[in-house]
Amino acid sequence: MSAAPVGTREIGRHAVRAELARVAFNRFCLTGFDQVTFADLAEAAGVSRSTFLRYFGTKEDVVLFVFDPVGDVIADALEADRANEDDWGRLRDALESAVTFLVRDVQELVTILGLIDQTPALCARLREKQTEWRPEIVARLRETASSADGSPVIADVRVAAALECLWIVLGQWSASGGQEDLGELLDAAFAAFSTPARGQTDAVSS
Amino acid sequence: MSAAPVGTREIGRHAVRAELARVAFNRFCLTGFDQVTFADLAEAAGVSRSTFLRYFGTKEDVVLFVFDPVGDVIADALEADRANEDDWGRLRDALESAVTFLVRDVQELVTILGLIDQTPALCARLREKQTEWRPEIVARLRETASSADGSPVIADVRVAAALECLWIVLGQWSASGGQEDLGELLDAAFAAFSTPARGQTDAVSS
DNA sequence: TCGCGACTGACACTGAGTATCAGGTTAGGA
DNA sequence: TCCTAACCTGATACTCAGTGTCAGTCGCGA
Repeated sequence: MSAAPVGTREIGRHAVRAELARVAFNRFCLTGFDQVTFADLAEAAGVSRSTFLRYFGTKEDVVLFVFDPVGDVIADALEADRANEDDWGRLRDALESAVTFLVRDVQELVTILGLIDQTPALCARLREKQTEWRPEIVARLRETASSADGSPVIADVRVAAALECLWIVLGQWSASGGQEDLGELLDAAFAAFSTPARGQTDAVSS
Repeated sequence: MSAAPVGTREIGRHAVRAELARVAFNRFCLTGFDQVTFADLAEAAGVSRSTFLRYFGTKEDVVLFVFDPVGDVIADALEADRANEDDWGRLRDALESAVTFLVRDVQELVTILGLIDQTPALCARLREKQTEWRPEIVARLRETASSADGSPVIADVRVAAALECLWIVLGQWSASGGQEDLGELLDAAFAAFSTPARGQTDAVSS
């Protein structure tokens, strides 16, 4: 999914990138994202500033490149779940795939999310990525036969809402230090769409 | 709401700011946001670069400062609509207040939204503002007595989802050149939350 | 008329991000 | 084994956003 490296050159590049990110990440956590410059990072990693810049287009990418595959993960999970006919159910399961992909090392992810949370520039860039994923995901959600249940925006809205759930849930989870169960948190969040909205009993208002 | 200017000094400052933004906006539309530098803007407006920078902290703010009051507009509308007990209904109406506030000059708003849409930096910054609004709005939504319908995240999720609707709807509206009716577009978007999600008949899946 | 506070332009500075270039290294075919 | 083309690196120079400082100016009330 993340363009599996093929060829020795690509493998090397991939490894260097990971190492640079590792070193940089420690610096960020130690000093704060904004206080660290590319010059610092390059020195800490033992390469020139030019080289560092060649591996990561922006400082944000040094932290956020791990999220790059998430869009495809969600889209693929949606693809593999055509059977399910309930939009919310499919989206919830796709998000579960996404968090499963992200949670390799609990402690590391918690730290990353913490860093992102307290760095506006990182939040912004991450949301930007999220927006880039949306069209692809919407297309997959629509692929199932019957999208005749109203206006075409509905898929857009549902995907956007689901992606918001992803960050809300990850925020909660990271605030708990990675203790809480992500599946349950997803269920709790998605309840916002299935629980009647107070006072709404049978007929839906609109 | 937008800190109504009081005192001659404040009035003057406000007026200058508006004028600078007007001049800059023309430049942006003409040449593209990224191609225009602060030096260009300052020259076009007949002030020094320093002065221009003093009125707008960042280039993004030159375009986006008009959206600053939206968060409060939504929060206030929610406040004034305590009677309604349906979360989605309240949010929909609050969003209607927001678009009403934004749509003073149709042509101008369409142009701004177009500029934002094709400038990643502007999208990112706008989403950042949106995130800043959320806590306040969530607090207002929760204020009504019975928030006992499940986990506390539900309000978060609903507000986030509603705000996504806002941009989706504005995007649609601006793509139609401001022709379509914003109220109807909002209804269509919110249908994503009330229409059964395909195959979901009576019992809600979770 | 004086003085205070705010506004302005000029200047210097840091740091992100882009572009170019020369020299070294490596992969992969002959 | 050798050769070449592609690639990687570090150095350097550049543009521009954004911050900070400073001295001169202007409006306004005392």
